[in-house]
Amino acid sequence: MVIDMRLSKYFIPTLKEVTADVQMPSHKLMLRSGMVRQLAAGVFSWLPMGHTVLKKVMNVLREEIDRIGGQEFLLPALNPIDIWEETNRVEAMGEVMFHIKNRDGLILAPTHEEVITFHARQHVRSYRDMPMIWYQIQTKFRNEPRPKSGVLRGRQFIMKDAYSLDSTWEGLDESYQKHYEAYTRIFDRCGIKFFVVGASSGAMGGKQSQEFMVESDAGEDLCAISDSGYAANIEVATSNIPPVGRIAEELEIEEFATPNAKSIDDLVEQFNIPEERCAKSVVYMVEDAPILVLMRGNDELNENKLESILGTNVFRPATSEELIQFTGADGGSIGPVNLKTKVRVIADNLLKDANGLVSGANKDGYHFKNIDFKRDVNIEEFYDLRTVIEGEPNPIDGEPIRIVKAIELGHIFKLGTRYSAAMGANFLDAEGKENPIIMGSYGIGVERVIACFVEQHFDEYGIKWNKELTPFHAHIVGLNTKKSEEVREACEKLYEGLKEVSLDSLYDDRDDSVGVKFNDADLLGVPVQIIVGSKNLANGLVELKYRETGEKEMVSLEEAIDKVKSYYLV
RNA sequence: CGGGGCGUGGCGCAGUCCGGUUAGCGCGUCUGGUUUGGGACCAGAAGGCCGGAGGUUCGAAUCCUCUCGCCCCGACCA
Repeated sequence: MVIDMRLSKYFIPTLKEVTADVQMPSHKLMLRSGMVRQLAAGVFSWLPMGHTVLKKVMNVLREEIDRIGGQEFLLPALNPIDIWEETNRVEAMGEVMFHIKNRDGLILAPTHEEVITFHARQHVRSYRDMPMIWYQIQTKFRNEPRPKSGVLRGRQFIMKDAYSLDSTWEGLDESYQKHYEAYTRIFDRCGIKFFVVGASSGAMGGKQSQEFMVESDAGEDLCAISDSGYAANIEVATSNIPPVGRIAEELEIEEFATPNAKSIDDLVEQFNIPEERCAKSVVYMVEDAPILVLMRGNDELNENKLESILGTNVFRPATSEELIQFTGADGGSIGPVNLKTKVRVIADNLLKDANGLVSGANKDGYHFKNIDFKRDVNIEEFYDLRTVIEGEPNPIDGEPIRIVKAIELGHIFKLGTRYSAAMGANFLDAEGKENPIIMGSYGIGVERVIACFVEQHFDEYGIKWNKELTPFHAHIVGLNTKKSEEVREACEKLYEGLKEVSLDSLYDDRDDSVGVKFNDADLLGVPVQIIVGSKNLANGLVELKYRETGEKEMVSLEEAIDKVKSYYLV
């Protein structure tokens, strides 16, 4: 079946302009080149050319995941809520999960660990059945509070998701490593510059995870990286800064009035207290229980770190009423000493064993000074809770950290037994003992691959596809096709000739002015343009133009086909 | 969820503050003609109950109320 790819018939609605609120270059170009159209907030249709590129990306994904032994599935987006309740993720996903309104017990799946584990439970009985890599390329549904940046964050998007099933932890390490390498090959083939960061597992749970990131101002993730090679998502990034420590003076703890101090900055300003000697209190409610978190000075609490310490993402800042109920004071005057009720207190590592600290007195308008964490409070739990700041030394070699914005393109997780244990997906090991399957989960946002590629490969005229992702191998630009039969014939010859050697070409046979055709060709960004005009044709020549470099050369029709062919062989 | 902005022929916009002929402009579309190596030109034409509902008024794209949609910023720091 051969599709007619004459532009006069093929649906590529290019646009000269897009509405003013489209900001990202890739978003603008994908709209202008007729690849996508928006249907609703966070919901996009893929038009024929965009869909062709999508298929090219999927091709690369399939080849590389097949190469590491993946077996392709197609799992349903519609899921029974039961399996999600088994893993307690209905609550963990919260508002993000779409629930079907007129059919109880069905949801739209935001990811597929549960379904995979369900089938593994059905059929995986023995350690001999593993290792296994199961994957699919399929649509996910996530009720994002705020979709943005075109196709980058949608409520419906296509994901390549893979899952590994292993009987040993070493096996998981191998499966994980295979995916790491496959992902590297995938993004290399797609011509995307990326970096890998250590990441948080978030609602996925699990042991270890890494993200494949693309640096971009439109990114929604912050990463701490250093030129020497440290790279971590800010959600888990750490830095090597010294703890607050102890000062020599051993002064008695003392209450003092701070009627106008609502924040650490106020304390620092009004009482001349060094910022690092302030212990900031933040109170969260975990279910119905309060937890007081102490941070150094104005350090920012990292909620992701808190989440992994608490083992749940179901927590929220306490309300004013709750603060008063549990601590005795409203925000601004809360501290670890003299709490009204028994409250779990955890503190950042930097505050461990520190003294000479100032913190709220749990009495509105009062603080304590000279608090000694060894003497005056009994905090047993110290954790790394802070968010790192640009310029701090990285924990590996001390090089300063840079904070960059990045788009998350892929994410690989060592899930461990979190899902298999919860759902009872067990196997018998060589000793005949029953164990939960050891799992990994690996995802790539397919549309994001395209958006990121375009973001990295465009100029003022349009997109510049690479050999791997280009929707067509050649773009035949027929000039004045209406008037010149010679041009039409030459174009047809090229079109057919390329088809014979299995190269797809887009043939612009429209009755439009040359300017329109040249501009559309540059906008669509096919790597090789074959420009056929009557003047050159009189000498038996056509012009080849390479989109990447702008380089041009005059060749015969036969040479043109050979040149295109060899261009893609390299 | 909080705050801000926008919704007017297919697309991109003006008009709205300060209500008043027939609602404009550019692009696109259709017809005819002239052009043709970088988004051509001339002539003519089609196409809009101004997001929706209600209200104020002699009269509403314009004012008021409600509602739907879309975009942007924010959503621990007590």
